Amino acid sequence: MVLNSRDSLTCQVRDVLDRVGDKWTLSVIYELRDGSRRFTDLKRAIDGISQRMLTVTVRSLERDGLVERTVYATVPPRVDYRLTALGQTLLKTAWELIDWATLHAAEIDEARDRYDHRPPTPV
Amino acid sequence: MVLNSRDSLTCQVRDVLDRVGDKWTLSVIYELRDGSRRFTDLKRAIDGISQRMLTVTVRSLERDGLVERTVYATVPPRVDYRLTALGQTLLKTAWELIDWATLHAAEIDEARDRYDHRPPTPV
DNA sequence: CAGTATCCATCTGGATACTG
DNA sequence: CAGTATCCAGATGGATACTG
Repeated sequence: MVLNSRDSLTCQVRDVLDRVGDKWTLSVIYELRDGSRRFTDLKRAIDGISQRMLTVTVRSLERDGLVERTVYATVPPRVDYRLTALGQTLLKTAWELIDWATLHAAEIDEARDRYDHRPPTPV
Repeated sequence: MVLNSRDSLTCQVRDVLDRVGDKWTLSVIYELRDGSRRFTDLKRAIDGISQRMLTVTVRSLERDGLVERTVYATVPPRVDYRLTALGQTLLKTAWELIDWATLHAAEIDEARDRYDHRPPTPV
């Protein structure tokens, strides 16, 4: 999405939507819904995520103030992540969109089938 | 976002979020908020979009049943796009997220500034 | 355990030229 | 006017190896 003045939207909105739209952000936020979790715990919970991408994703979320990172000076090291109050409001809002997607997934699939089975050039 | 059984989400949700998260979809849907518009009209309204990406975006939206495309057999050709009922519900839902982004943009900016100006390794 | 560093394949999308 | 076709640069993210 691009945001110009005629859209009555700002560039910052583009930033936020890029974040929410990326491959792993919502999964991470979702997994933190009930409280804090450790790095490896998150990695196990999110199917298919690489160590690199989990690091990249939680760092971005931390930078944006959506997730708080707590390091314990133990051996072996322990790092906990949890949602900030702001992160919790994002989870709540994004969930509306996930609900929409879930509710209309079948309808969209049917539309795609119809589109893909249309005659090549009707007229 | 990746969606496995433990996430209680389906793969179809990933599809939908990929669509909403892409660069132009929400801009196009937003520009169709008040009714039908022509191809070139949309292109002018959406700052920075290329002809190719407008075509790609409206085709995908049409395929998903979110936008309806009407071709008039005139010379020069005229093609109108408008939101379907389904597309209108998506606009409404996505708008909540845009509201969130707008509301918290400043807060996120401040968090980023704090993060970027932290001492390198506090210990 | 919780990372970082590096390399690389794929995907996205921009620029440009052409057309019914 | 409303596309399509082609090419290509940059971003995204996966695999792997290494480390405090």
